[in-house]
Amino acid sequence: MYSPSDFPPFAVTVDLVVLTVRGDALCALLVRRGEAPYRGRWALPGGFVQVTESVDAAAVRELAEETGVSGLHLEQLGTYGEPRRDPRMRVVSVAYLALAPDLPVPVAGTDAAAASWVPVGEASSLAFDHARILGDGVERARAKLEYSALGTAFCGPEFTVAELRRVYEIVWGVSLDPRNFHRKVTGVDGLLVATGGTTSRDGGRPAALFRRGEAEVLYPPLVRP
Amino acid sequence: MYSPSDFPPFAVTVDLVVLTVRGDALCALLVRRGEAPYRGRWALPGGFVQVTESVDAAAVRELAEETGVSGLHLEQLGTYGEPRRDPRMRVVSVAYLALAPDLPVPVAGTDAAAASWVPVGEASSLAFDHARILGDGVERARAKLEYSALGTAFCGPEFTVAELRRVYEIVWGVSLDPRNFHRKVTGVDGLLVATGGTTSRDGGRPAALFRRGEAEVLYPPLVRP
DNA sequence: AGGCTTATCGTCAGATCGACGACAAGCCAC
DNA sequence: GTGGCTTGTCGTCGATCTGACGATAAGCCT
Repeated sequence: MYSPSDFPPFAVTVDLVVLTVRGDALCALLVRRGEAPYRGRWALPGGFVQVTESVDAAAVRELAEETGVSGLHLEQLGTYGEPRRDPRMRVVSVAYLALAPDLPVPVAGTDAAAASWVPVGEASSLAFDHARILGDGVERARAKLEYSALGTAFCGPEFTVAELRRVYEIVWGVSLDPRNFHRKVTGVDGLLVATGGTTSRDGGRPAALFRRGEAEVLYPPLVRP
Repeated sequence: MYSPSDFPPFAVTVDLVVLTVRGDALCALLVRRGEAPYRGRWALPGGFVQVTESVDAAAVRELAEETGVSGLHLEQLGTYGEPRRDPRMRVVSVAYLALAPDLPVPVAGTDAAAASWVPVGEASSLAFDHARILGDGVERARAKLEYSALGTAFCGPEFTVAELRRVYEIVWGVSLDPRNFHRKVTGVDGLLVATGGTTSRDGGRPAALFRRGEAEVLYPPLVRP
């Protein structure tokens, strides 16, 4: 057992589903492939896991290499291991989900020809099985907004209740009553911390500014209509 | 890129967290290791992924080989890829969760010295990082009972409301009001289908028998107290 | 028959939810 | 500056849901 001839050779990669809210759309960070196969196609950023690093660490490293950002919340989405998902060899890929505030346009990474934010509705015909992975990531993000405080990860360090509501509306694709949303979100204890400041960057009456609180779990949850 | 010398050699395995309710305890299916390292220790069942099969298929195959059962709901739990989790070589393991009804004592599998159901509270000092994987599996199972119909997977094909309640009580480690539980569980539409039969196997007034319904998601959910 | 068990239905007060009215507080056009 | 427009925040109301718990049903055992 466990001698090199006993197990088949696998390559292990990480793929990153990095989502943000830009304009009116939920967008994913995609890179355009510079090499065959699927040359010229959009793909999720990612890369090989090194021998010396954990799989989680590889995800953090690839995220930094391809987007230049760090400190985002990263969580495992799932592992994709169909035998033919990469036509060249057997690759098992661990997918991660990250939610980011609206970042400047990403720089093209080391391996990628170009990187950019693409609305998830327009992200079709991705390389490999990345369309499925992206779909799973979007669905996971939608579900997580219900019972976790991760919606605030889409916002900047200080944000208003309306900005948070816009995140929910865009990710879920619904419209929410501003008054009920305000009541519920300010009622969850530990979710929001008032900074004392206000802003009127969206016009109308100035809105109070908040920071994320300590809460990770929303109780009671915000349920999708 | 992608030539054999470009990527480090990984072995990919699957590990199975198979849970059941036996007697008064939530139990996990464990095997006693017959080989070094961790010889004699309890470990999760599992094994290598073959080149020709998907990772999911490997989980199904290993489950059948080690427990003799099939048809269980299997879901990915997570992937564990710390560099030193196996002292001999780099192994990335994809963990799966399965919930089973109270099965006959499992036969020892092909690779295992012995297999048996062990209460999760007594499952300490497992091989590798299996204690952590088991813990994650138990926590996932507890959470899934809240909003999915998977609690019925712990029961036989026909069961009473009280048997389902006992599952919830044992998995969550709490006691639930029989009357409120009955109201809620029979109120979720599509969860239970009355077979028309009754049983008095637990003494007292005969209880109505049910089968699982079509519902996968519980709405409204059953929240932990 | 009476007592024990468990199953199932009902009641009631408090919490929660969605729909929506009302008012606050800025900006802008005139 | 005043009236209108925008957006933010607080309140109200009826419907619904929840948890605590009483009451009854329907079997078994002695």
